[in-house]
Formats: sequence, structure tokens, C-alpha cells
Amino acid sequence: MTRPSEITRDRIFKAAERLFADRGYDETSVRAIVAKARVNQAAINYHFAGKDGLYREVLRAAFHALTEQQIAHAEEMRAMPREQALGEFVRHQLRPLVGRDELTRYLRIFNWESVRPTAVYRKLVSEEAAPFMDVAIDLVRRFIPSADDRTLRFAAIWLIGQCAIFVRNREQLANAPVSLVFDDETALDRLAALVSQWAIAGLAAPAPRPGA
Amino acid sequence: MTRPSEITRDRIFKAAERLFADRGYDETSVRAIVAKARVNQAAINYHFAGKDGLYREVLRAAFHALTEQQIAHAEEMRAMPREQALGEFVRHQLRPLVGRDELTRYLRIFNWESVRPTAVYRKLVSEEAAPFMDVAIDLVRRFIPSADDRTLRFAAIWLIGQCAIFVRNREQLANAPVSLVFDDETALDRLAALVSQWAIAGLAAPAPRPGA
DNA sequence: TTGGAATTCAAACGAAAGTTTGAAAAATAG
DNA sequence: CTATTTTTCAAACTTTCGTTTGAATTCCAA
Repeated sequence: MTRPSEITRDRIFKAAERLFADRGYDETSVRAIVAKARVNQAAINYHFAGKDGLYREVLRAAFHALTEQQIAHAEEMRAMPREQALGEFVRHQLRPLVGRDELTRYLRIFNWESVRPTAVYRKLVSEEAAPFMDVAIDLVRRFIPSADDRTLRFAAIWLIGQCAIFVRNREQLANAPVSLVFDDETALDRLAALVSQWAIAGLAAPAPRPGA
Repeated sequence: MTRPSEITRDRIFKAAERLFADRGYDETSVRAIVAKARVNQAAINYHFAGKDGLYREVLRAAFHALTEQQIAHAEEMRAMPREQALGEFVRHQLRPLVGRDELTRYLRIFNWESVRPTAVYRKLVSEEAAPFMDVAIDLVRRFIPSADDRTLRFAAIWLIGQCAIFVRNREQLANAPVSLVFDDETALDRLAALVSQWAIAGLAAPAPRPGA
């Protein structure tokens, strides 16, 4: 890292992380990256073999950082009561609403990928996203232990969806006709409390008898 | 429509619908549209005053097609018991999961907009989404009548999010590690029943006392 | 039928994108 | 210190994009 070439490489990488997270792949030009990194135009091609190569490296770094953190958090959650664990999960999912740290930046990159997944991303997810899904499935299983596997997967996605819509549409929800703004930690707390409450009540209720 | 100019206009429109749905606004070039529509390059500018104008018309058509049915059924829903009304709402939201009809194509366009909304889309939503939001808010109000306005809006979005994640990510959910495929009406019924059940139980439960 | 309006067409324009180039500068090994 | 490799740099290249142009053609009411 002390080597000058490593410094340039690092400046490009950090600038690209931010710009890809803010604008997505297509709307981020290499000219914008080199301007932010204050390096020469040709540096991206020299160090990363092109814009694609740079994006691939950013994606891999984001993926590994996120799965590591999520899996680490999973152990703590297992030790909590199920209601508290679900609350933590929801809060964690909603975190990007207010955060501007490295992890939320990574999450934003995946947000972009969710609409038009690149080949790199598809492969990464199919190979390495299983642990993350397991966290969500283990969580909902504590509420509906007798449910079959398919129902458990439904419930896990259902739970994630309740959070994802707020994160994914944050900018739109801030406008009319919804007009919900999340500007600080307090707003996040209120939303997380509501979503947790509804989700817990939904999963904890006994299943209605068929035909009722 | 018998007029030749109307035919050209319609060919452009239909080609654009499909291409915008498949690739999004930015990755759809006017050259691709005119090639698919088999019209001249300059025809888009002549008939729609540019790519933006064409997109605006496609967006308006998609928006009206998607909200029209939901709003039309709003009155019927008010006459049902609240549980049945919510079930109908959920089923309606999940409907695009099965079938490859026009509605699904329209939904894909909004999927694109959810990450980086165009100016055209923002304006459309702020002007014309209010009736649709009212349907959702009136529905959740029947479960939590004493809730304040902000909580009602939270609940409405929360409910929509539970459905949206399945529709928006249908293709990805079909792959590992989730592997949930919706190929027929029966699969849709099962999912709609589960989501409705969880949502109803969540909203119908009495709110936990603060600090509990 | 005819003259003006509406529509189609091939070609080119200017801007912006990612990449390549080859010389200059800096770093490093012997 | 010198020779060689690595890294930086400004500039140009190539492609693709949305749009414009102006002539040619088609349409339609008078």
C-alpha cells in the first residue's frame, strides 16, 4: 500500500465504490471516476483492465463485506428471544435508510443489481447467498416451526419484502402522494418498531383453519 | 387508426413498450426501437418529439393500465369484510406473477423506475398515484382505525411491500438459493393465502404496550 | 385534379461514452 | 549511477447515442 501504484489503485477503487453506489454502473462514467479520484483517464484501464474489471472488483468486495457481517450477526441473533431477534433483523434491513457508512453503500450497489443483474452478480449470489437466506429462514422458523420448507422460504422473503420496499423506494416515498421521509435515527426507530410489531404478530398468530 | 401516420405511431409505441420493459430506458436506443418497429430513424422525433416524449406516453399507458383495475374494484372491496378485502387486494397485487400478459410487461417498466426514477415518472406518480394509495390506506384503516395518518401510510406501504418483493424479484427468486417458482394459478393461490394470513394477523393484533 | 399540408426517408451532426496510444516521468533492481 | 521496468499523462481514436436536416413522397381537402 505504500507503493505509489497501490495508492492510485486505491483512490480509483474508493471513488468507484461511491459513484457506483450512488448512480449505478451505467450512469457512472470512467471520466467521473477519474475526476473524483484525481487520477489520469487511462489509469482505470491500466490498473483494472477497463471499467468492467473495476466494477467486478467493487462487487466482490461489497459482497464479501456484507456476507461476513451478516453471518457474524447471525450468531448473536440466535442467542436472543425470537421477538428481539426479528426486531434486530428488521432494523438491520432498514439501516440503509439513514446510514451513509461503507456497508450501506455496498447495499446500495446490490439495489442496482436487483433490477438488471450482471452476470458477475448472478454467479456471486447463486454461489454465496445461501448463508444469508439461512439467517432469514432460521429466524422465521422460530415462529412457525411446523411449517414446511416451501412455506419457510415464503415467510423469509415475505419478511425481507416488508423492509425492502422502504429501502428500495426511499426517494419515491419521500414525494407525494406518500410523503414519508426518513431523515434521522428516530424516524428509522419508529418504522422498525412498527414493521417488527406487525411481522411478529403476523407470524406468531396461529394459522387459521382451512375453509374458515 | 386507419390513417397511415397512426399506424406508424402505433408500431413505434408497441415496439417501445416491449423494449423499455426488457431493457429499461437507458439501455433502449432509438435505433433499436425503429428497427423493431421497422420505421425510419427520424419517426420517433416526428411523432413523439423525441425519446423522452415516447417514454412518457408508454409510462402513462402502463400506469393507467395498472391502477385502473385496482381503483375500479375499490367500491366492491368496501362492501366486503375487511379480511376478505385484504385478501382480494393481496391477490390482485400478486397477479402479475403468473402469465406473460401486457400487465406483466408494464410492471417491468415500473421495476426499472424503482431504482433511478426518471423525471417523467416522478411527475406521473406524484400527480396520479393518490387514488391508488387511498385504496391501500382505506384498507389498512379498517384494521387499525385509531392509528394516526403517518402510521396508516406506513402500514399501506408495508402491505404493498410484502407483495411487491415476490413480483419484482420473480426471476431471481426462481434461482438458487431461494428456488421459488410460480408457474400456475395454484402456486399463486397458496402464496396469496399465506401473505394475506400473515398480514391480517399482523394488523389485527392489538398494538403492544410501549416498553413491553 | 391539384396544391398545400402531412409524413417518410437517407444522411449527417455534435456530444458523450470507453478505450488506446506513445512519449514522459517515476520507481526500482543491479 | 545506470539500465530497465513500472506507472503516469495528455491527446486522440472509435463507437454509439439522440437529434436535426432538407429533400422526396404521400395524403387529403378544395
